[in-house]
Amino acid sequence: MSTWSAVASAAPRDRMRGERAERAEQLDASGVETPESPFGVTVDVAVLTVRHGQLAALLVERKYEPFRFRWALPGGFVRVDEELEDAARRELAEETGLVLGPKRSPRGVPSHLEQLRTYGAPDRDPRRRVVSVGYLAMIADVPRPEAGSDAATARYWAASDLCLPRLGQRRGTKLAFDHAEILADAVERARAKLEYTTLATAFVDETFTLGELRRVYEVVWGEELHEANFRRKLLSTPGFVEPTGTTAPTDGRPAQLFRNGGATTLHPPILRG
Amino acid sequence: MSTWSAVASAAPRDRMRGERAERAEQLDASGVETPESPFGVTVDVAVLTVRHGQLAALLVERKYEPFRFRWALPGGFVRVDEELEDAARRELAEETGLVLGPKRSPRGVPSHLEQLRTYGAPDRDPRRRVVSVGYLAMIADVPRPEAGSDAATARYWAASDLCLPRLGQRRGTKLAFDHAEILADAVERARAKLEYTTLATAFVDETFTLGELRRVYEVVWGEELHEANFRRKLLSTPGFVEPTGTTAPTDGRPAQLFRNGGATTLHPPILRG
DNA sequence: ACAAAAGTGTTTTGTCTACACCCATGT
DNA sequence: ACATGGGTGTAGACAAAACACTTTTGT
Repeated sequence: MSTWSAVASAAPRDRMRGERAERAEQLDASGVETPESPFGVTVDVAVLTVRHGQLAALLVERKYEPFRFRWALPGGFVRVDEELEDAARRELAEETGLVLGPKRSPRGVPSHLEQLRTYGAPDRDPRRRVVSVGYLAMIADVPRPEAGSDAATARYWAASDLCLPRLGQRRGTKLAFDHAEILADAVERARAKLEYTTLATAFVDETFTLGELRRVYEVVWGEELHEANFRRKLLSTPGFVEPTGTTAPTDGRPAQLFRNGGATTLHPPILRG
Repeated sequence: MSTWSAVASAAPRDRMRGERAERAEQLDASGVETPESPFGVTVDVAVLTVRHGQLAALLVERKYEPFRFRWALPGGFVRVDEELEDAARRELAEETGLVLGPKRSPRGVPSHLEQLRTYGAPDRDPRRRVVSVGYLAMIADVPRPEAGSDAATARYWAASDLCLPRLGQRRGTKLAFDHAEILADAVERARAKLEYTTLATAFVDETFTLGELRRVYEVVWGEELHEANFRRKLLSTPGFVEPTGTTAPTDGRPAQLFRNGGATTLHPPILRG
């Protein structure tokens, strides 16, 4: 088949690669001294939340070149003995003061962190080769810490104000590096995950009304949902939500409060238009 | 809220980090001389195909320590000026002779390559810190090149013979490094993607019968599908498959041949049990 | 009384499932 | 003739969408 077509010509060429390639192969898949070494490895965290009826992302203003004064995702270098996810949590805390809950608490704290994908275009940093592991965090809209924080330059931006590029495109905006692309991927991932997981609950408080949860879906997806059917769908999905027995006041009739049930994935998913 | 709880104590501590941290911050998100530099960056490719009625993965036998004589995913170091995906294609071609088709041909060659996720546990390589970007390739079951290839040690393994770990687990098998974990993630991703994309066509030839496509689903998911309903579902999904007008002989009545339509994602998805 | 949002009932509409059956070929 | 897989028809189960309506609060 065509997939194998280049084999005949590739094999002889490979054999002529010479000694340098031979030596690199001995060290393959993690050699000690290779010419391919001078990589920087960073993490960048796209923190999404729902604020004031809009999907929003947490950004920090850069203090130094390149992209000085431009807005960027919180992130930075991974330490040599550090797990990637730990690096993401640490950088997020250092640059924004935001400390995410533990990895997996029994009932699920209203915060979620997952790996998005890795961005490694050779020219994504103007100075040297840096490969960045992108992370997506979804958190409830909790008030920012007022004072005493070292994260004075961190703030939320409405996703719609950032002119994010379409999927797969590189062309940026006001954001530093390729962070607009990362953020666009994060938004797309979040949209998709609401369909087949219970992660919408990461965007609300530990207890919440079904109205609040529905508004999360509406804001993230940008479309209205039928209230009555949404309610039925959620209540009929085992483990999605669990009543607390308490109620919360609203502009109308008080609403029952729920918390996250044990479920994480949805079979079948909730479908959007 | 609790998510912000550690802020009050974290802020003063951060201020006491001293000059070293300050300097690292100046170089943040891609500094030139940091102590965090000595990372290796590799790619590892999990090539999946359907052979002899089984889901199979393409592995290579390691020639050198560590994990000498153990089976591993094809992969290796990313070059300094190389795109990650290009590195994946190059290493795959070098180590197995398999040359994947172009990124996006109009009708879609029967091969698919996508980033899986990045594996960066500090101890995943016994020698030094190596971060590996995992890739998933899905290809049709084309015959291996016979001779003249430098990939004498490459062969397919049935996924069921590899004792892959459950999702999220680290514990390995006969495979080198954490490659069993990567492969398990690859299989899980492939299973999921058959539900909401047209990627099943990546596992078959450029033209195929609906029976062949159905057997792909059955093998990957490990469950039987109702033939008649499968047919209706596919034909009613616009752009999934497109008749070629030709037929292929079978053990019974000859079957119509189809090719991939333009569609890539499925709304609504095909659901498995 | 009215607005506003929560919550329930019911009808309609479509889609998934299962079973029955016909079609076209090789032996 | 019959085995084998391709392909079509159709009735029932089930879930989603749409509409109407009741409930409980604040003003």
